[in-house]
Amino acid sequence: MFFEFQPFLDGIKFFRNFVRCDRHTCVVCRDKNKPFQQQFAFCDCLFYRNPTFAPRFTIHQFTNSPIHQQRMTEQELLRRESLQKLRELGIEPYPAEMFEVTAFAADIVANYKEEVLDDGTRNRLNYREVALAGRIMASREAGKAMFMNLQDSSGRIQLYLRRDDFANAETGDAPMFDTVIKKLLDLGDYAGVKGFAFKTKTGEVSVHVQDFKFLAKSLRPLPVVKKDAEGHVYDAFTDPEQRYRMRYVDLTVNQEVRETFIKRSKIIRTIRAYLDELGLLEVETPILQPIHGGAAARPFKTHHNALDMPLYLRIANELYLKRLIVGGFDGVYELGKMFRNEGMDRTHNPEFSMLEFYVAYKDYHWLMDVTERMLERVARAVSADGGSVIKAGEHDIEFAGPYRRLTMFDAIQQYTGLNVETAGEPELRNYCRQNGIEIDATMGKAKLIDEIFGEKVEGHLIQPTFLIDYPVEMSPLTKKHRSKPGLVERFELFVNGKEVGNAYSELNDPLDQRERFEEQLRLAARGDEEAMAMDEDFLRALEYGMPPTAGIGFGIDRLTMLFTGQTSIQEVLFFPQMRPEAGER
RNA sequence: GAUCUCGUAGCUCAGUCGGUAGAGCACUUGACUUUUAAUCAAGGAGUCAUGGGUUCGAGUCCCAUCGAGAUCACCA
Repeated sequence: MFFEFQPFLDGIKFFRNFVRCDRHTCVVCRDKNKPFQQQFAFCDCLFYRNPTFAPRFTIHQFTNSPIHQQRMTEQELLRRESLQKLRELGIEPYPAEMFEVTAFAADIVANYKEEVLDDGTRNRLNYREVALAGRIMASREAGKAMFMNLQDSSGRIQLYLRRDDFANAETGDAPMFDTVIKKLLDLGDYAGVKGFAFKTKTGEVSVHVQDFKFLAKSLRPLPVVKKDAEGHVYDAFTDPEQRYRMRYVDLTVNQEVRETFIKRSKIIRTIRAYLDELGLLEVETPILQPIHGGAAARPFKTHHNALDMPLYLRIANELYLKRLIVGGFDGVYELGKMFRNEGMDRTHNPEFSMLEFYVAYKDYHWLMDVTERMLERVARAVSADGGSVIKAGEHDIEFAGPYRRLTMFDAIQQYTGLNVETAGEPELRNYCRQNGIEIDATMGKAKLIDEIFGEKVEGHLIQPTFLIDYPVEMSPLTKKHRSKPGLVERFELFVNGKEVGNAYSELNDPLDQRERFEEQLRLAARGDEEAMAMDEDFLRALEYGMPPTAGIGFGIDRLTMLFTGQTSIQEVLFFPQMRPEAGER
């Protein structure tokens, strides 16, 4: 016999392994000598503790289905119990009707006013009738009174409840207070409360609750993060894996995480407003593309069944936006997701957000001016004081223009003393070898320059810096420099040692563009998986004629990291890509 | 992809030389009608990531796997 009935009837405590079957809460007594499938569960739903509810046993044979193997903790079981008990008492834990909210926690805390009258009583001047809704995040019982913290989207406010307010005038019974609120309410439950604002003896603005309503029961315990008077945080929910996998918990419990994402939204809104003011048209272009172009990266590949053809998730939208310029729009922009099938790390997520905009009859100098104005505006929108300075680690970064403009060759000269313009390839190779920069035989002069730059210069560019005039080999879509042979009219913007934007005067010479594509094809033939594919339709568009155009792309996620002081891209994406959890595969 | 570090209660973490699994908060029961990291008393809660191995005995040592983080590589 591997289980006995009597201890089960006496109480749950004899059993340690709880599982959930598809319909009920179960208790299973496991016999480790038998295979899992042969172990049995008792299933009587939620009232095994209450003697008035005769256990309704069903004995289930286990299957291996994952749902059978989901074990519940004691606290989860108790919450299911209180859910069931609420229903028994005629209280719906998940009501359907609206709860009309008339006030927010932060507003009451900030704006509540009262006056002290001559006789010492207090006269409440506002918030005399409020209804607010949110999660109950803390609760402190003090005899026949109770304090809670309610958290809504604006912040937290203390609630004060008195047994007297819920007592029956004749009988003195207060089941709503004694049983429902005191026993069946759990931390994390959503509640709607009605009452009035007041100040407690200790001066905290609170809501005296006269009416309490369950809006949604929470069946899992939230991490309880506490803060003391000095601001020390206890038991913070910090494990990055859990925070990213369960962002809803992270957002509930960690207020500063919410702030980061509110800032992200503000950054995007500010950019959009600025570009709209410039008169650009916001557009949407295909995410599913038959030819992935516009950048050097490996794509995600998928398949369209009806057309029976491969499609790629876009790695860039550049070629489509230029087609729109060909079509006669003076300026277009798109804010959207790009997808690159590459490694993941602190600054790379497989899907990420880009802003690209293209404006006809402009060049890259104009783009630099626009960039300065746009970023200054974003900085002022997100900084605490409305100023243009943003703190990034130990650096104060000034976003008000003009930014330093430095040619790539000058930058390298300045930080290494190397004159790459006059230096030959062997000299550059020597330099790399002496400075521990990894190179291989296939690298041409342009690639070597890029390596030296990345290794020796990039990290020094803390204040916003436009790095201009790149070698032509690295930029297959960029117009040749108006006066410097071998270079293109391109800049990248570096801030805090990282690239945040990439821009150029667009190549609009269709014959030159065809040659550049052909060069890319040669790279692809040599095994370069990131080389661009020939896009005949794009060339056809250019042949119809594209006006001189300036175009720029910004990594919105990295921009957000910069403006929110985050060092990991995962902190600025609600749901960063993760490997599947155990059991999800 | 490589290397290092980590995975113990719902959360944050201890766990000595290999010898019965620990704390605070959370939870349960009780007391308290202005508390606030509420307090006081008592109690319960664990597949020590997973699977193997060594051993009389493994949270601890070894191997593999899974997941996470950091560094590097890759990456316009």
